[in-house]
Amino acid sequence: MPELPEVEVLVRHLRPLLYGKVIHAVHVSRPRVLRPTSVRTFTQKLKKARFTNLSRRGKFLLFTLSQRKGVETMGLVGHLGMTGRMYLLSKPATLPKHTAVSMDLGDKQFVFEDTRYFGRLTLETGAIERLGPEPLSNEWTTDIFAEALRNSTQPIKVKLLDQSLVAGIGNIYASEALFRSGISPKIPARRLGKGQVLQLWRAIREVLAEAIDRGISQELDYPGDSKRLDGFFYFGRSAREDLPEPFSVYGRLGEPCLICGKVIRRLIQASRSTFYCPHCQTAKSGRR
DNA sequence: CACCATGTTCCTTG
DNA sequence: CCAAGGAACATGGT
Repeated sequence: MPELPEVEVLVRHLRPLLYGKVIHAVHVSRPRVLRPTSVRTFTQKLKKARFTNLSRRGKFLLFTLSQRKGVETMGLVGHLGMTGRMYLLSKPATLPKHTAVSMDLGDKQFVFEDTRYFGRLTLETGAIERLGPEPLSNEWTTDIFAEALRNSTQPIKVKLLDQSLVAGIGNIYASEALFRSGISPKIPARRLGKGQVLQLWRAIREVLAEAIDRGISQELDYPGDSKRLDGFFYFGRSAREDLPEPFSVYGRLGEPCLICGKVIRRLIQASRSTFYCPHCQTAKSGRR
């Protein structure tokens, strides 16, 4: 589920639901997701704490809680990894097989489910500090983007996945933004011309903003247990036949390019798939 | 059995 | 010190 848009939509969904709720009990069935926090510390700190806010930074969720007695504030950091979900269930609830952590909130049960357990829910907040700027904020300018690409010999696609460069782009939206800006994923980052940097900067913002809009305008199945919605959480092709295809190139290997009709290709970069149109996305560098 | 999967972190190499 | 590449983590779908 999780790149910046998916996390943003989830945060907007959960924030009002969690606001003011008190944690009565904590159950950790997979201590690995707390890393490096211990189960004992985690449980002891969260028990009787109250949710006061929820925000997003890159692909991370940032929960704010107030301690049981007093005004002290505590940060709890969440990450969905590749397969994580977070949602509330009405009690009494049957927890899914891959529940990593659950919390008793009185009338509701908070569930962090994660099939592959790559996700996290932790009191350790260090990861947040290593993140680059938010791509949808005014802090992230074309100049900052250009400067960050200037000295890198890595292919631009690989560079976009670097969370210290700009936070929140993942494998799907990296391919989508490069397609939209007509740039080959193989070009070394420092070879991008001024015009290409500007187009890519704009494409990243558009692609992310549009995905958020899609997410908030669709009915979603957060726990993935609704027959009617077919488990549809966010993207995932063919999950819903009634919805239009959300991606131009991602996952479209062998299908025709929506612009020129040539076949979409896949290439492996840094052990991950990149999808692109060989005709629309030129390998040529622009003017610098 | 093969290959694929929305991510991050750690280790090695240069 | 840094950049870059690869493995590890873990479970499932096709």
